[in-house]
Amino acid sequence: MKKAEATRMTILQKAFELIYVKGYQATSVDDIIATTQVTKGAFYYHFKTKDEMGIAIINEILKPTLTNSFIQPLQNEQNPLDGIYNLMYDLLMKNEFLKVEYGCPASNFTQEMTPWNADFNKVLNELTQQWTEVMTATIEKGKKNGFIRKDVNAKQVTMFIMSGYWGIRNFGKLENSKKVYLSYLKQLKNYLNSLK
Amino acid sequence: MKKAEATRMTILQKAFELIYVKGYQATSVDDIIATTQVTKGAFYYHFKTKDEMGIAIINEILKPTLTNSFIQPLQNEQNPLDGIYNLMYDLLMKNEFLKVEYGCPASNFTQEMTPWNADFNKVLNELTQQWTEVMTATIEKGKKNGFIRKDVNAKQVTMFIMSGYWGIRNFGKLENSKKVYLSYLKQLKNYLNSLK
DNA sequence: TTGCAAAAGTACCAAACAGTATCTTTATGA
DNA sequence: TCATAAAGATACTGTTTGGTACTTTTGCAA
Repeated sequence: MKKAEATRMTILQKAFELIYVKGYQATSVDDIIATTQVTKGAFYYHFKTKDEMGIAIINEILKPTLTNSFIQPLQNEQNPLDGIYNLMYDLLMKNEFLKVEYGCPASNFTQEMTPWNADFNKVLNELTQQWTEVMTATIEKGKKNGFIRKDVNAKQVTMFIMSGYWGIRNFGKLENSKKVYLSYLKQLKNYLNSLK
Repeated sequence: MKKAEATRMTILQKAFELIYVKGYQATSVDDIIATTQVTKGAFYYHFKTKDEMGIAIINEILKPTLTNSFIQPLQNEQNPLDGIYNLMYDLLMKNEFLKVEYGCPASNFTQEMTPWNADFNKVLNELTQQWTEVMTATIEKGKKNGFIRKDVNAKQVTMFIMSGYWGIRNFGKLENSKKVYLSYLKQLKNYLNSLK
């Protein structure tokens, strides 16, 4: 039961990489088995359909990864405004798992799958929910600790920041340059300061 | 020479609608000719390839439409901050051409095509450039007229606002509700006020 | 009216697609 | 060690894909 689990993870890992680069629909099962060196029999032993694998990627690759890169950094810092800024800075400028030319995996999945696939919509919603809740909680904590004005609406601010993040990731794809990230970060800092 | 131009436009119009809903790659040429009632011979008489049609959609449908909905409203208003806010409000809440569940066509195209298709990248860049330049110019004018602080970086602000717009369009797809738009608009107003 | 190119219609192709049927190998628990 | 189920390999299927070859109809200038 050890090797089987390994091949399953290989499929998810490699398939994720292909999908991150080319998109879900443009990545065929044949592509995946070609780059993983896993045969079709093995693939369809582990996953009933391509979509089941897609859902598994979100649940087993994206969710844990996001938990590490998004949620933990936020919970560590005491000043939530610094925490949010540093998180964004690290995500955009330092993270080597995410490439500027390929955007944000969660955002890509959302844009591609959401309007016509209810299963994907559901898990992507859970994924986003997770992130939203933690950032909202961070802001609320900041209000109590005096770092943020009391009249600030935490949910609204969270949506605003996350939107900017998804959007600038898309602009990064278009320009294929991290320059646009710097513009976003500068203005994010201004915006965050206005919440003090 | 009149009827031919009409069928060409029918193809572009209907194909755009399909692509806006399903995405470019998920929309097949057979889909397009089925819904347009145009035969394959006619389709490939007007367009050498599917991609040539895709580029034509951006140039002949998206560009003129965006010129009307984005650029003109900005140039009319005298206070640029009001102009930008009203523009965003109209785009998100009133525009009946854009549907919350399908996001922003330009953003969708960018996310889907940009990393691996240089031709699409080029025209999408031009499209975005057009919008960026006008908004930047609006802000610069606002600085001269005293509506906006002199130390504000117009390009940065433009990128920040556009990112938020693209991002919130994506969140709208995910939640399938205009509620998230209201959060964005509220915080956009706060942000814009911080530029005074 | 007729000649001829523009425009549209029809039938087909090879490649790629997701998925299946069937067989063989590998691992593991009794 | 050996029976059995888990895991993987191979070859195939029916369908859809973008595109082509060829034919037919339409519109317009002379």
